Amino acid sequence: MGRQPCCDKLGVKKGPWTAEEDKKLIKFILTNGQCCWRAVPKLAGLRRCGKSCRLRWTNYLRPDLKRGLLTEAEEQLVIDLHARLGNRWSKIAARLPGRTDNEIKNHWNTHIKKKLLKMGIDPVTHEPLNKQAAASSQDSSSSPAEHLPQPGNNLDDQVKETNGVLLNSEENSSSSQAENSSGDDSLLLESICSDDSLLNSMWLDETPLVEALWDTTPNLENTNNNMSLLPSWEENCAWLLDCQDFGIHDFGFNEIEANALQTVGMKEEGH
DNA sequence: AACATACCCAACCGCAACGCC
DNA sequence: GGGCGTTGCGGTTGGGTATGT
Repeated sequence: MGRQPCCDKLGVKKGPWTAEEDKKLIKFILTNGQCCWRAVPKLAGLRRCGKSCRLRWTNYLRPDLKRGLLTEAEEQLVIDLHARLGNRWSKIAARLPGRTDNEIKNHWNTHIKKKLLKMGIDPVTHEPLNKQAAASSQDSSSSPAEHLPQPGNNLDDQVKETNGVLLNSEENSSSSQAENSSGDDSLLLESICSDDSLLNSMWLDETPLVEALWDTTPNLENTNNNMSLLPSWEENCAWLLDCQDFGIHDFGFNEIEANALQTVGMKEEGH
């Protein structure tokens, strides 16, 4: 019944990655590109399953990842996107350059969920809790999933309502901007939320919002960060694949490699 | 200082989707 | 069209760290 787990082989290591393993993986990906994850551990000399390698790379080692907590604007964007997309973390992450689905999922479960509950908003339906209680007393058969906005199902109304709740919330009106939240981020969020075509494209899976983000605000972080000059990973994952044809150093990726390896180094020092 | 509890997040698991033959 | 292998995704867990008593 079902497929065999990929990690059931003897000798396959599990648990936290060591700096040495990180280095091996980074070096392998940067020289060979992302190909057939199943073969990566063998070729890279790692005693890990391919799945674990992929996860480690996409969630932690990728050179284009942002670090640190989500900014206020990013958080607001996540809330807004969640109201429309539900728990589709990968889709949400695709709209936030440098953020992973895992990171967003974790942040949602540990921070945003509580924040919304504190604000009296149901984190699942994005409806005010008291309103929902009243509604559920009228119709006890409706499930939370049914409250989620669906494409073509009065989306406009739900979007307006959701925005109303979120943008006029106590949290937003009374609290000042977080220290690390830039005005650019706020403008970005505003433009995204007010741009119907962008929102529609999310449902239709057309042009990723990431592209728009990178186009309109090419640098959400400080301008000294070289990585901000890179295209988004989802958009241009081929840049690494191309490396194997031309050699990564031809593209000046020494900096990237150094950056990635520096990440490992920082981790080594920190732990 | 020692212990308990809460919190955070990296990593794992299992299923679904996809692509190839 | 069905079988099989690979990758992607979302839910969950467990260990480390921070905070409270």
